[in-house]
Amino acid sequence: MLNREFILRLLRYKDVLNKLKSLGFVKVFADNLVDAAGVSSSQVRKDFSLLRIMGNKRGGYRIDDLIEELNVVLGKKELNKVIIVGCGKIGMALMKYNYFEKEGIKIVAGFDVDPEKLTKEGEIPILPLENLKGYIKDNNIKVGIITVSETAAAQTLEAMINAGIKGVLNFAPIRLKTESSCIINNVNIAHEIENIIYFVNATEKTKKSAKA
Amino acid sequence: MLNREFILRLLRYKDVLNKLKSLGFVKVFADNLVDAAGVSSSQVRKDFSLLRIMGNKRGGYRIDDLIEELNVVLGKKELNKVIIVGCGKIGMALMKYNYFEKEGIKIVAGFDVDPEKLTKEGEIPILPLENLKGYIKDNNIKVGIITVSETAAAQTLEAMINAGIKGVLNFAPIRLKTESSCIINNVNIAHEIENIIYFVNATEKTKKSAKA
DNA sequence: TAGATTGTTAATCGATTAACAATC
DNA sequence: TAGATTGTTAATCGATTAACAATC
Repeated sequence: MLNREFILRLLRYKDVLNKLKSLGFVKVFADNLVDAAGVSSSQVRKDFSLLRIMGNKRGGYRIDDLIEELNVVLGKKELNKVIIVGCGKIGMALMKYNYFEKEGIKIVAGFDVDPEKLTKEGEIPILPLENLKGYIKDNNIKVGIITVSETAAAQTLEAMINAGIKGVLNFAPIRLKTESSCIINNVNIAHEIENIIYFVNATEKTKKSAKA
Repeated sequence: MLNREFILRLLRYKDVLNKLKSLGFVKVFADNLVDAAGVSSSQVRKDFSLLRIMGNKRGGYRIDDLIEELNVVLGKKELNKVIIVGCGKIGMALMKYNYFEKEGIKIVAGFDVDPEKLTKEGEIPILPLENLKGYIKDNNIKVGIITVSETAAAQTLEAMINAGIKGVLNFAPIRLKTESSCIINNVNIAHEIENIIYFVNATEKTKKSAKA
């Protein structure tokens, strides 16, 4: 099993390759991916080598082959159905996020405890939490997104795992974890901003001390 | 200058410590942070040691001291004012995201090219992009969030850097980079989900092959 | 052929972990 | 004192990079 950073690089390669393909390119050199994917050419070749993807010396790699191989590794055969639990502002924004389609992701349903929010009209139904387990079983859902409040996050995770979810992207501002085999990816938006603030301050300081 | 993962750990420590403090705790042991922050106790002690934060053998660390030191390192003296460029669904959701306040972050304005979206009413004004440079100068803004479309992202970044922005959190699904000293943090939501999908598939496969 | 690019090995780099002496 | 916890060093681990032979 490969690591997170490696997989994120593969996803970037895939996006760039699809763009190049749509522009009519047939072949690509490691160097062409360097800028667009933000990696070194050593790393591109190493990554492909690890996946047993072979290019031609002097001829580069065939884009179609690369895309196919990457899709196999990334497990992107069929459309990936995903649910969202917590239909607040961020949850609703993600339900309508139109970049998912291009990546083979489809948000198929939302879930919420608030009866006011429920609806079966519209493209994506919003259902009560009680329906979660049934829906997941009926539709063979593996992955869900948590966009509930900090206080509800832990119990929401528990309910999702209980209902059979195997992978979770958590946007609630609290680090979730589990003893079960469920994969959890915590994204803390505030921390991402604070992280930037730190580096902005740090570079300012080094500049000032360089001047002095 | 410290690295990204280190800073993210410090941010997690800070959140946990503030919670403990609000519960009335005065002291904390490295072990208390292990579960909540998702790190090893070795790492907690190592991290504090690197920051020259000293505890008492057998007595642990004083929570107040830790919080203060962390705030110094993280550069969190005053409220951090942040702008958002791109007032679509995700941008608007972030403008109203109420967890920022607790972290000392305030979204002070939105910017958009669409005249329909502009408003000076409401808590947070939405202004035309032409006002960006002036606003940033007048209000001493350093950090901005990009929530425009993929196609507009690169030119939006350019405009922001031009206007004096020093740090950017980018949610547009394209990797932004710059020759300038501006810090850029790319968050690709689709990739985060695809990353989970990979690991869910991978663990399923290893389980099946274990059975066979 | 000459030159460009791959594929792979070894070197480097850095972060995490383990271990344990110091000491409260 | 005995026991628990820190602080730090050294060992480990793993990922990235550099270098270069192979070869198209």
